Amino acid sequence: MDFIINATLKAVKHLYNTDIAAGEVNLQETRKEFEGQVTIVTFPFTKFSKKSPEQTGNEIGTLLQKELKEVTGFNVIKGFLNISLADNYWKSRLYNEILPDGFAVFKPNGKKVMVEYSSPNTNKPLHLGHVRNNLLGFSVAEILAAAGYEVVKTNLVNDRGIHICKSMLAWQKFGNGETPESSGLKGDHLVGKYYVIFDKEYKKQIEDLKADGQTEDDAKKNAPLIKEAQEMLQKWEAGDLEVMSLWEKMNSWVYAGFAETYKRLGVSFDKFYYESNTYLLGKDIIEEGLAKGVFYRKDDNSVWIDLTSEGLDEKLVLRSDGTSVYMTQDMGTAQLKHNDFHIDKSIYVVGNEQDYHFKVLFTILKKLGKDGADGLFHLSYGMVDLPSGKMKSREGTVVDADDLMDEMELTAKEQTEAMGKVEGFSEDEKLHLYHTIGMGALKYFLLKVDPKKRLLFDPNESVDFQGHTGPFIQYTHARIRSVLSRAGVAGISKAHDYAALAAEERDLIVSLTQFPEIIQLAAEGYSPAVVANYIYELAKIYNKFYHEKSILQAEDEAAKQFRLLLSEASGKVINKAMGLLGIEVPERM
RNA sequence: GGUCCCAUAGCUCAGCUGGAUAGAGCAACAGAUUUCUAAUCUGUAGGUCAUAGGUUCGAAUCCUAUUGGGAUCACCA
Repeated sequence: MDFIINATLKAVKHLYNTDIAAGEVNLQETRKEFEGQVTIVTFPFTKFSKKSPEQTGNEIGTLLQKELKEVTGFNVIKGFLNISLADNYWKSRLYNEILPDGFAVFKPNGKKVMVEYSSPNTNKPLHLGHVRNNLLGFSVAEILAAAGYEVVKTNLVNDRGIHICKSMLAWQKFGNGETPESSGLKGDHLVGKYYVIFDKEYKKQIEDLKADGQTEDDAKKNAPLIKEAQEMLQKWEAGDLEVMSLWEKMNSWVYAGFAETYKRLGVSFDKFYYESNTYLLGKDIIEEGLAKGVFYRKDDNSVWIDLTSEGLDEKLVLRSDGTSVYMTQDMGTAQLKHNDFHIDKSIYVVGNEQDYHFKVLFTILKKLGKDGADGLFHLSYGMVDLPSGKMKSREGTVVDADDLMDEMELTAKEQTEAMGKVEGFSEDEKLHLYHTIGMGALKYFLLKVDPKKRLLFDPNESVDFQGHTGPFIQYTHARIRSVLSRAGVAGISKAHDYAALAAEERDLIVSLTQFPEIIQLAAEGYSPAVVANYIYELAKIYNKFYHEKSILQAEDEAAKQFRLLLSEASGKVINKAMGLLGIEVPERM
């Protein structure tokens, strides 16, 4: 649409002898109720045209129509100049831009970006909150790659710490040697079971101590179980062989379980970092910061940074005993990532409960003048809440990721069978279809909302398969593929002789041309929701077209060929756009 | 208490850097299939964009205050 902007600049110069920047031309899609496809908002021009918005619009419109062969007409309503573009213009965009292979493919921009996501604890299985994180991270990585970035997907696994010792200790005390093999439980679920058992036993002990007259706080500190867990952590840090081997054994169970869940979710990583390797990092940065005067040391030997001038607090960056805190290791890990990959941008997909932490972390790294500090971004997403409130692993009030996927696939199966749509499918094809549809519904449900917003999930209300949903879009794709396969591979040729465009056809082309901008917009905003909402609009427009216009029984051969091409283009864009969300589209459903 | 985020139809959400009469889906109601897949399409109904001020030719969008909800402020991660 640059040619319209440029012509508008010229028109403004010619008519009103005023130079304006391209950004001052407010171009938007014309609303459905008006004639035309693009609209220029002319209110701002009245400042220098010294004329009414209507008159200004008419003058510019007249000139544009005279100068541009693509402009076939215009109308003015208040400060809105609605422009109609020639059918040939839209057809040529379909033929020359959308249908060729390079459509919506961005050239590499030479920048490298890291997306860290998932980053689970190894003491319990993944739940719905993790699912949102994983889908977001994976999709954002796909979108950035589509926008021309080189992308490195990383997973920083929190594999050490007191919470893991809790699971280990409970297993040691109450597990009787239970293994995934002996119990048939998935490894991460088995370990999570003992995390819950620990909490239950711990609470019992607290109650007992309180009955003996201790305060709640004292009881929490003095309960034998928590003391044992802390001892275990110390042994771990000291490299105690027995503890290490238990730790390795239980972690390996968890990793096997996670691998299964990741595979089913369709997410993947290029690089894993483990906190057991990174938790000691960052101490050299402390020295560096002290030397630069960014940090200061208190009398008790602890190291701090004063961020009160930035509206933040004083923050501890190293304990008085010289050990690392969360902030210390995150500084170190940021450095490590940069050394390993020389990245231009680094995205952290982490929930918004850690907004403050990342604000502080990024401020510190900037103050230290670290390379890449300007490219840090916290993709802060809202928590997933249940009607009953927040999910809590310890209390078992979570929607488990594996259970949820089971349910989605089951629902997909029931719906599909009820509609009798699996004739001629093999058993494998059926299973694959149920997976595709079930996951499509779940992924779309989670990705269509703005990442920043918190999400309410009611386990009692099943995820929809109709309307603004993944299956709706998948269905649209299946319809398209069905028509194309009926037409036959050799059935499509270019139909330059197809004359006038129907409104439904033009709307579809207009929507298709927007895809590259959508990728750009989604990449800039790190928002899969932008893509999700776009595909929905596109699918709706296609369905309308499909309903109004006969394709295989078109009025003549030219119309048929043209509509087949339009369908092919729509199918491709839907497929690619859904791919950016990590959602598969079926050939039949 | 300090700081940050959020508030749009009964429910779930769109609404891009300010632009037309605020849009979808679900739920409700009424219709469309001898014709390419009805997981579709068409229509009806549903709104004081939390409230009050301000900036502007123009505010759901920007600013201020208030109300309500959430998060965070550990020598936890």
